[in-house]
Amino acid sequence: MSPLYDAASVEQRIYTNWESAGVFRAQPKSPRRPYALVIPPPNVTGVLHLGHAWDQTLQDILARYHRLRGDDVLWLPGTDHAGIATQTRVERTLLEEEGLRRHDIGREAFVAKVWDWKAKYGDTITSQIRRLGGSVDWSRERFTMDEGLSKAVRTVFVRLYEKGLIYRGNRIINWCARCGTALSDIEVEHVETEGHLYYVDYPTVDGQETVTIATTRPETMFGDVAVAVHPDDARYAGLIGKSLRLPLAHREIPVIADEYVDPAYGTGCVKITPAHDPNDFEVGERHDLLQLQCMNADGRMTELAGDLQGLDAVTARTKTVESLEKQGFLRRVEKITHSVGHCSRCSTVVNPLLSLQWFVRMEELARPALKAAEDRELKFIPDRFSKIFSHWLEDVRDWCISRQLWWGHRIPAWFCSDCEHVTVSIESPTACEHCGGLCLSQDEDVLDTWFSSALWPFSTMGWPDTANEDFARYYPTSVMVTGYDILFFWVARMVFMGLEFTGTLPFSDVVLHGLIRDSEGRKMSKSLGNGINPVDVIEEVGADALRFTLATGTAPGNDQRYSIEKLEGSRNFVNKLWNASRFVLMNVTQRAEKEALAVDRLAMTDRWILDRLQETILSVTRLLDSYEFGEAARTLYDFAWDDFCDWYIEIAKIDLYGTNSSRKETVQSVLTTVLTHLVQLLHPFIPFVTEEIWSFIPGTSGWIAASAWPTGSTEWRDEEATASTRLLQDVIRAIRNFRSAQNIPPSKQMPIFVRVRQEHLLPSFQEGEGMMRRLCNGSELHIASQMEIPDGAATIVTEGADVYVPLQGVIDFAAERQRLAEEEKRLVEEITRLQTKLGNVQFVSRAPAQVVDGERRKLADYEERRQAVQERIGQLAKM
RNA sequence: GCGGCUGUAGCUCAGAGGGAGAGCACCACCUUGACACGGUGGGGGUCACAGGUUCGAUUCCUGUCAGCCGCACCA
Repeated sequence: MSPLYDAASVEQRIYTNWESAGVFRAQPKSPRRPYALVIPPPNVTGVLHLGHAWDQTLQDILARYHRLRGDDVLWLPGTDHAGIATQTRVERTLLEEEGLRRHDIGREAFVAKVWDWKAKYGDTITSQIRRLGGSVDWSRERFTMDEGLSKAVRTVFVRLYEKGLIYRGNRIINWCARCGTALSDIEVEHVETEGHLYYVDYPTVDGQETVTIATTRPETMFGDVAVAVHPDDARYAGLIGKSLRLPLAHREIPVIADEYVDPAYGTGCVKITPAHDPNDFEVGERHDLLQLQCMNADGRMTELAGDLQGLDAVTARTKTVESLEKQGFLRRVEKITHSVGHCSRCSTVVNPLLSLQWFVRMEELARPALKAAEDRELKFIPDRFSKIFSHWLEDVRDWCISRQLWWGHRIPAWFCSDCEHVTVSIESPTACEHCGGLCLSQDEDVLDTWFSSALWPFSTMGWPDTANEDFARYYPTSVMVTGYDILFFWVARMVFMGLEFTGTLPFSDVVLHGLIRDSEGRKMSKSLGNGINPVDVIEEVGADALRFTLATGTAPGNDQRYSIEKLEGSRNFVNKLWNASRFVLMNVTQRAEKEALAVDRLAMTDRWILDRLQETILSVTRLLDSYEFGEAARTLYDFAWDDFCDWYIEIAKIDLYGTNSSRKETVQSVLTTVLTHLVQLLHPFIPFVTEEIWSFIPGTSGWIAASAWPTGSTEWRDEEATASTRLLQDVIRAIRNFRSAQNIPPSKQMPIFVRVRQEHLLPSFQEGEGMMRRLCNGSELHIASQMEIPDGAATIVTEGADVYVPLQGVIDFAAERQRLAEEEKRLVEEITRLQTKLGNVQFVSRAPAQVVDGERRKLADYEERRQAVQERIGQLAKM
């Protein structure tokens, strides 16, 4: 074993071995309790970033923890076809490399190219998951466009259609001209943008009056079909029902009254363009207005725009404004900031567009999901996300699921050219179900990627075949771990789809974590160029260090910042553990003997470290059961570094290098026991180094990954040993502090006299003699409850004892008197505070007895100490 | 407009109804037979502000300020 742990030489070998040994394979036939989780599938042609690494780490902690707990764990991996993202990438490459657009080569050839692309880059993700140490069951890897999952998608589509929960309709959708497809509402990001409010005059037909409307998108006026005012707006009461002449377009449009209009905004007159605005669309429906489309799906003006036909929206706006101004219709222009929808994928401004699309009717599907959240059958960790979840579902609009793409699940609907009937079917129909006609053509569009992701927890397990072994055993899953940024996109949709199609929630617990930010707190993104590939980090410090950083940085639902410093801290911790293990293994050559751990053979400090271990086991177990990853990791860090390395190992050296072979054997056993349990407790967090250490520990066999989670022993609880050890630690720290303050070099030995103030503590202090001698570099140690204070000694008063360090010529008695006087002052302050508190009848009668007792003990201790200090001051005064 | 998060040491962040913690950074000392990716000791905080509840609030409640996020609307 090398003094520097070399992750690079260990990790890949271990992962390969785990995989070939089948350690991560689920065992559906096993009698053990199933524990299942499905991975949030990353984009198959993408690259994992640190956010994914965090997500994976948390899941792997749960998977490994439950495997150790004895559960039959299924952690199912896989990837998503990511419609728009993948198609866009392949399109870009096609253009760059061959100068072709997808329409040049046709649908079939293009889709074939995407599959090639997937084959080429699809294993980037899986190799990253391996490098991270993800204990997934590769034999069950899935892809959203696998045949089985595609069948699930078609089944769901057909059933929802038959139930009337999917419909095709002409509605306003969000159109991204760059992606060339419709988007759902949540794929639109609203960004505060500088813009203009144009005030335009619309004259009445009789030329008598003029109505001024305000608009931010003047180019849409070619699609105007009315101007609306509020029915109670006195200013315009006389206009309602009259006709206006639409400038530039030479059409007549009516003035109508509708409550939608806010009389206080703009002029109180709104142009109504049902084909290009969702609100106007609704007004149009209410008033039975035409839907005139002045802009096409390609983002260009239609023939309605006259001369402007064929122009894009931006140019059309400029020209429209110019014409209005030239012809005297433009009254004024006002600068405003307003929020404008942008495509969340490519940031292009999206246009509301009237379009024939497929929709999922949300109201009925949302209801049971809302109930599950309200009843807390669906639990969010942290809980505050329940409210956010419910709030969103409460007034969610119908979900536009059709996308004008080629890469994805093609919509299973066929149009008959004879009777125009739509046949919706799981299998491709050969004839129209209505008229039997043979001229069928399938809908060109594909489904929103999230439509298939929504089915992921059950489509991956064989559904709709509910008799499938995996589905029967592992569904519903146990927990979903993902980022809060896809709460609506994904979690909500899995919940309502799961409820609708399987009758149960797909998981009862949803653990939501935050986003990874860079060291300056900025979101990591491609455009900022601050994204990080976890594999690069792993090459540098190892997967364990990365995982431990991400785990300790986890606070429920909160974001975390990534920094090199944190990473180094984790690397150092891994190295510390490695070296502590080296130390133990260098000093223990044999398997730990059970007899050596018999309670009556244990010394105080042995009992102390076992008590601490037991407490750590219980805490970490409780914390992991409640998904408190960060606290669990920090608890282990503290135990390993402080208690085990800084104290126990140092104390153990006394007996390891000593002559008492029975003591030596016991200490070896304790060291081995603590180390063994420690690496098991740490294994979910840092699987590689713990597996490597495990292989060296005498008496272990098999994989640590397949071992049993420690439960410790109730016999290890020992409050007394712990209390005594703490007193000794206090004394040792006080002596070291004194040494340092007096500039006495650590190498200089010095005699130490310890007067134990309470008789009953004497045995503990006597037992701690060796420990004090070693850790304070004492030359000789005198421990008694009564003793003459040696000449020329400094006095250190600690909780259990007074310590005298006789150092003739070194101690400056004036300084010593002053130091003690300060100590007395501090003690008196404490005593006064506690006396006041304990003198308060309300406190004594109302505070819990335990608290009151604690304060009384503190007071007694301080008084004892003050007395000791005073005595010593008195003696020094006489000298 | 509605909802949420955050505000604690120089920095990054935990935490919890009973006189505040860690890591890093900083200062001093240490080649002690696991580790300098180490050890020992130290300095450093009105726990954003103001009220309230309580015997007791930094923790719970209300409000204010500051930073951030989500949702809705925006002619």
